[in-house]
Amino acid sequence: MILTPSEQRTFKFVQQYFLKNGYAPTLQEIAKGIGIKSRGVVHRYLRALESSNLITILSNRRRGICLNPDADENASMAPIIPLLGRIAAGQPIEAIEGRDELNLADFLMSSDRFALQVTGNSMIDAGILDGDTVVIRQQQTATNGDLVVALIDGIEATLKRLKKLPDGMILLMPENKLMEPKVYPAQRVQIQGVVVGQLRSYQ
Amino acid sequence: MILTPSEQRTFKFVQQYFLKNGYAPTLQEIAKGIGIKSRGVVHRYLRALESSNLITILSNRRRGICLNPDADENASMAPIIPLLGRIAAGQPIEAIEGRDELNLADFLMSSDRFALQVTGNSMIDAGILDGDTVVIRQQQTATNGDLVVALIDGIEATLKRLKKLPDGMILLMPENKLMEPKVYPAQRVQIQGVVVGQLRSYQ
DNA sequence: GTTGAATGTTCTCTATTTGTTCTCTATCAT
DNA sequence: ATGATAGAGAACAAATAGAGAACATTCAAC
Repeated sequence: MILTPSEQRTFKFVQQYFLKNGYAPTLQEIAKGIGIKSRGVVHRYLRALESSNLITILSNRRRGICLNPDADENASMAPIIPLLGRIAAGQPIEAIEGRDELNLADFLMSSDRFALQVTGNSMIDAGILDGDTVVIRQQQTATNGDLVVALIDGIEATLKRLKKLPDGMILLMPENKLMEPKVYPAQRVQIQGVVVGQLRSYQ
Repeated sequence: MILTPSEQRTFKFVQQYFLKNGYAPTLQEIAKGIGIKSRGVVHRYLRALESSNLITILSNRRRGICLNPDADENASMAPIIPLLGRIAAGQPIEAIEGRDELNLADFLMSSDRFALQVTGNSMIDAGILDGDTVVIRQQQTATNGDLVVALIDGIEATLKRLKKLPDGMILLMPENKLMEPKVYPAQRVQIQGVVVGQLRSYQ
């Protein structure tokens, strides 16, 4: 079952409202939130969401909408997750103007990208931990300050921050206070790509 | 069956629209997208695509176009990037047995997930930096040690590590040596979800 | 309890969009 | 010429979004 645009808007609003307030919205609030006036219409959308197993409606209960945990996978095949807002310690969650979804295709997928799993702690101060996955855009050159995948002597691979020294040497800096940067002549270092994204799974 | 150039353009547009929005385009949107004006013509192209088994048309349904799963062109639509291996300082890149691609759908996408952008440095020791995006699975309960989004007094939202104390109190710990954990009575704290993923873009 | 306003539920109705099927032209390569 | 491909656009039927009325239920204040 595929959702119509209005149904998706409705679902997104309910999710967001729930996150912000800790309870479900009324039909009138939903109507206002998605820009229509009729509670009856909202109710119709909610029933469509219920039959798609996204929510459960408690009959006649005020604010009686429950979000279903882990509904069908088929809800949407687009690599999109709703971006509900910005969270900062001690503040209410704040909506982000003009951006309400995160499209993974935009920032991760493209034919010149690939992923690498990182082991070790050499980039820990840059927030890249052991086990994280980094997304690399393939390219032979990089600018100062980029995080790069570099191949040294054609064998050793490493993930470091790049610094080109004025004398033509190349400095590869780990982001870990406990480790030392190393300097190489340019011809020993081959840039394989630069880090454009990073992801981590907590499961 | 071979596709004419216009049919290919149509198919590509539908694929991309689907990827971006999670639902199919209308004939008018397709027409505009491929640079023509007639819905009738679009319909003709769609029927050609259907008889090539690339799509399925649900009669008279608005946005009733389904992409057929097994058409191999569709493979490129899945949110997959090649996973080349494991990188460790000072080692050649090592392939990971049995895994050569990273499917974002697996760990990020499901109807009960949403994203939040993090501001502030309270989770910096957990490798979550200012500006990162975290993916949350919506749920009301969490286990000790989970990273959770918690709503305090129904207003304040915060991202912290959860610890349930034996006396029924709840401890919310920031991952930052410079900040202090706080303790709340259970009824003031409402769990909104747990962090299941994290991503960062370096662009 | 009783009451009344707010809320959920079920309808009917309407205007608009959309899908569908036509016919008609135009271009182009063989 | 003759198909094959492109496109415009008219005409009709169906689906949909939305409004709103009417009734039922809940909930909080009294």
